[in-house]
Amino acid sequence: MVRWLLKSEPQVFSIDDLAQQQTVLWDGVRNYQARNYLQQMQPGDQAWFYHSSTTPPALVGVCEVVETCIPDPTQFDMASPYYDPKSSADAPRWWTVRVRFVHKLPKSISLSDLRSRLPEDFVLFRRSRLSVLPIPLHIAQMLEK
DNA sequence: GCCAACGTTGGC
DNA sequence: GCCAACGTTGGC
Repeated sequence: MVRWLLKSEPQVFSIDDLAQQQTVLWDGVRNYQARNYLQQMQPGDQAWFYHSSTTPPALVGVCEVVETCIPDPTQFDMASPYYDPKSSADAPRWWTVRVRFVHKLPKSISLSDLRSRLPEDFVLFRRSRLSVLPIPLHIAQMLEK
């Protein structure tokens, strides 16, 4: 089964917010490659939750994809910063998923820890701006040890 | 706050 | 289709 990594700035939405809300729509993604990964997700897939733009940036928890192929409602909402005038209800441009909190890591794994434990070609290091990314199984297994 | 990386936009 | 300008991300 594929594993994913979802980034969020904790000052905007943190793992504790997810723990409190339990289930959230992962809306607001406006990058085509990230969108394509969201479209590939399947119910039951696990995703690591990553805190970005904080000190230290770190993997902090695990969540689970519970619902897929959802048109991101914010693209139709003129009041939303994620409103996209080029999208329409007939042809939504942005799709997303719903995720459920699974658990916080007993000890978060900082980016520097990740750098020391994982191959330097791991996609998080190479494509640092991508907010949704796949984690190859062999990498996931290294993290689970 | 700085800046490198890099995605997007728009003129041509 | 190219590419310069510009905006955003995110680590430091």
